[in-house]
Amino acid sequence: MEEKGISQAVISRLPRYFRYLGELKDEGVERISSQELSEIMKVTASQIRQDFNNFGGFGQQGYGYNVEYLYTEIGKILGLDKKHHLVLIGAGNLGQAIANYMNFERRGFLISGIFDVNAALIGKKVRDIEVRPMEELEDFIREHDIDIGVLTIPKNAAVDVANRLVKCGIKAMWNFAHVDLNVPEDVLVENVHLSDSLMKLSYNINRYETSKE
Amino acid sequence: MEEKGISQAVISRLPRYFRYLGELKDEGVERISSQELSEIMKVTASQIRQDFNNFGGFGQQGYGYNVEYLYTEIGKILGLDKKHHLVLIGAGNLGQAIANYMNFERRGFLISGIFDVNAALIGKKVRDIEVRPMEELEDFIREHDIDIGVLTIPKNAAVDVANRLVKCGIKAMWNFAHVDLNVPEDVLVENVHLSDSLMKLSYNINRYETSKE
DNA sequence: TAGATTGTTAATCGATTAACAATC
DNA sequence: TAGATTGTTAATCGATTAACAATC
Repeated sequence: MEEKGISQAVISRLPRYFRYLGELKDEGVERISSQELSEIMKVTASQIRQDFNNFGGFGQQGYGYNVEYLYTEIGKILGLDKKHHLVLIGAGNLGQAIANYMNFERRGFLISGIFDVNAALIGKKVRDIEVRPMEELEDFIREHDIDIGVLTIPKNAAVDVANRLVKCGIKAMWNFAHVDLNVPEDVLVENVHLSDSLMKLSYNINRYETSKE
Repeated sequence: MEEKGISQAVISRLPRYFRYLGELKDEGVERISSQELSEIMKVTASQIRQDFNNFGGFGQQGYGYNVEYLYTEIGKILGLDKKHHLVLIGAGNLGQAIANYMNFERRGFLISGIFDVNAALIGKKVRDIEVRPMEELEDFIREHDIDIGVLTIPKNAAVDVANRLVKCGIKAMWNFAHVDLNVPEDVLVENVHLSDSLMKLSYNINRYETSKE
């Protein structure tokens, strides 16, 4: 599996391929051509072939792609064959929504610990995981071999917690706070800025309405 | 404000500009040059000027940009000067997280109604808004001039609800379900696929680790 | 073998960056 | 006016699409 310098544009499309291939697999589809897949997914067949070829040849001329094989390989590329251990920081609604979302677990994303500043929440259980006080964060991370810190807390808190996470050596964060976290370049941050998403929708609503006039 | 054929790449950057300009404004900064802003935001000054010029000239040669004015104008472009009325479908953790997130309200996104299939939730209040049964959805939307449907429900339900929303004339959806909704082309869908985001992070963790070896 | 479809190169398109003349 | 910085054109870079030879 030779991979280097794959653009983020390609990476962003992989989970969507993975999703569609999973569905096709469940429907019992054995093989698919880039042409057929392109019709289902509404992208060009050319793009599909280019994307897959970034990672080596998964198909066979004259046949197409084997759905199950392709599904598995894309899963591997995405690292879904490995387990990831997460800590969730912020046990509010959003944090609980994520903790309760079973499918992440199925993909190897296991929540090891949940933390919150709110004393009222400490000791409470979310999906069988006890909420811990923030003071225990560093020790817990070191002891449990944590990969990913999930930040479901307000932005000021997120900046502080991100610094703490960096100090105890965390290598990846999934950030739901509406700030850009300032971290060393070897620390990965994947942002989910919900308000940005909503604003984009708002822009497009406006655009559509004014263009009709 | 002459706008046409603005690429989604540009639109995607607007909320981030808006966020930074809001912070600068709060800090009392009056003017800023594309050069200064580029250093803070870690993008090129050239891109900033190009982006703003898609919407006409907001700056002044030799001076730069007036922070407050630019902030207001970008807000208008994003449609944040107008009110939007939303219905939330799915009163689970994720739905509640969104309902409780005050800042959306500040930006003109007002939740008018909350719906759920779960009989146990009906009548319960989330942020002073009563949860209603799904049967009332269509009437409610027609009576309350709803802009946006927010789907915080599992994927099978989302497909059905999206069809119902289309039928009663909704023009925009904010979709948190892990499906691509199939809607007429004049209906806007903004997707938040959390699992896609997490998979991207997973890919990059893997990449980083294997590249070290 | 003939037909189908990939893998891959080449052409096109769009987005980003650089450069600089216009102008405050 | 001189200096600064935009608005805008031109150059570069990267991503997408088209085309086709390789090959199953």
